[in-house]
Amino acid sequence: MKKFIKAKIEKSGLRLTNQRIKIAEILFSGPPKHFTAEHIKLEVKKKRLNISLATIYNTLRDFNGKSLIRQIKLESTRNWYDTCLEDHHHFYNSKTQQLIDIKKNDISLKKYPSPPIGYKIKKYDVLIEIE
Amino acid sequence: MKKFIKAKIEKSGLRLTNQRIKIAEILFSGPPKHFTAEHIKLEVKKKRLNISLATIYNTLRDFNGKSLIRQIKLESTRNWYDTCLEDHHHFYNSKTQQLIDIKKNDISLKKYPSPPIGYKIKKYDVLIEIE
DNA sequence: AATTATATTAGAATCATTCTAATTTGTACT
DNA sequence: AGTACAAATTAGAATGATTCTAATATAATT
Repeated sequence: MKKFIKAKIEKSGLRLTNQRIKIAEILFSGPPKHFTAEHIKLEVKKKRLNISLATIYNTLRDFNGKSLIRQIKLESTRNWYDTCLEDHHHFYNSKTQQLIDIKKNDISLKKYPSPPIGYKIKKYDVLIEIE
Repeated sequence: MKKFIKAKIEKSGLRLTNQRIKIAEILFSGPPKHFTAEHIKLEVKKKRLNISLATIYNTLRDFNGKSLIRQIKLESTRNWYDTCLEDHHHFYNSKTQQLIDIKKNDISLKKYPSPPIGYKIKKYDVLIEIE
């Protein structure tokens, strides 16, 4: 049980440690999540997992680096992450910091502007502010 | 000369102070700019303007609050601002933090997804990552 | 010119995050 | 299974960006 979570970590090339497994369980059990380090800290505390704050930060950085999660671009002072890697976009309420997914196919660009010479487009994110 | 700059501040409802005028001159003389507080700090220093760091931060916050400038949503730990208020988007190179404007008409959405009930769309930002 | 609300300031405080260097753990190889 | 070694974890210090504090200065109004 939860074997797919271990597999996820191993496949990424990261070592399988207890802390990473516990954090991955928080992230990948249940529905896709938008979160910050603070959310994980609280969840870790609630489950009495005794994982240090440094490890939470390290793990999120590493998971992001290996694309197990991805960062969301906001004007927040905190790093927000998303467990959902599929191509998609977000509604964003800056008052409440609430984020809501928008499916890839619910948005698409009429045309792509050409990137500056020598560069290519990696991906694009659409953030729709709501109020 | 630079009368339009004073008018801009007054129209916003903010008091016309020396520091705000000097900062506004940095921001609004010359072409549109993408910048952080750090950039303004350097410019202030170069011009020997003796404006405190707190005032730089306060002024950018206030100008943003009154929509003289706007924030750009990135995964950076710093607050980036844009002097250009027109509806437009950005190319972004996360390696170098370089930002390049994309004109409004070079991008548009095929369709707008409906916002959650009770909300309405304020604006949308497209950020295209290049590499 | 006097009043009063607002802005500026230096420096302290805060918040999120990263770093340091000591300790522990996972993995590979006998 | 035991050993070796690289990699991960940790507490706490350090950092970097930003905000706060509370004393002083300034702008706008009477």
